[in-house]
Amino acid sequence: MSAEPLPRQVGHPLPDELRLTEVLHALADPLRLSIVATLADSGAELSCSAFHLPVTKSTSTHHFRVLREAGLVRQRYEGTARMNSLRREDLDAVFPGLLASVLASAKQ
Amino acid sequence: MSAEPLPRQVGHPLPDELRLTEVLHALADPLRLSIVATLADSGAELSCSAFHLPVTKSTSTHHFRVLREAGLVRQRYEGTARMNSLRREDLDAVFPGLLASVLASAKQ
DNA sequence: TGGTTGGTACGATAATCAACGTACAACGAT
DNA sequence: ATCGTTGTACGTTGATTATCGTACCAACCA
Repeated sequence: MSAEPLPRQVGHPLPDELRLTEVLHALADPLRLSIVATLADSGAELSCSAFHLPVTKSTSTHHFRVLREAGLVRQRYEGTARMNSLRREDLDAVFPGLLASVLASAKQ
Repeated sequence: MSAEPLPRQVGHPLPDELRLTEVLHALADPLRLSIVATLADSGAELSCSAFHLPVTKSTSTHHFRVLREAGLVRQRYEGTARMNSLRREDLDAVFPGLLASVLASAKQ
């Protein structure tokens, strides 16, 4: 018997916990790279379902978790939806210029 | 900047064949990232054995092949040694700023 | 000629990973 | 209360990967 309902929340790495190889690995997947590029283009929070990814829901959950655990995206709940946003400031602070060059390279 | 064609006999991708996700995947391994960083620091050709990697020869061969097939390093034979050099110009032309930001991020 | 050096080829193994389906949970609306 | 929406948890499968050992090859040297 649980006393109180635990708030739904997930672990985000702090800026000083970001690992370059983990970030690169997260970006080294076409689907995840497209997610990051879409977030960067929109500049806003987007729900997982807003991406219309060509995979099932469970696979989508997997990819968003990889991105979150690498520190690339921030996630928070809004109703039933999970809103995703790019951690651009944190990434720019720790890995200056990295995100910009990756996004520029992905654009062509 | 000679227009000399790359030696194709060992399977080097041409500049327009470079794939961003493949490059990121090649860099998303600590050992391979250290190889690239060492090559960038030295600015010269280095034999495989010059890196003193904490893996066996066959594993070393594997990692250098991944780097070559992703287009990150150029390899040529010199006697029994295989000399490796960074394809910095090619990478900068196709993915401007990418290598620089990765190397800068890897340095700290 | 034979040994040493530097690297490759091949095969094996254990780990990781992307993808799926099913079941379920949280929330909002009916 | 039930239903639809949205996403998670769990277990599985097939592919890829990092690692190794052994055997081998090609070039140089004594």
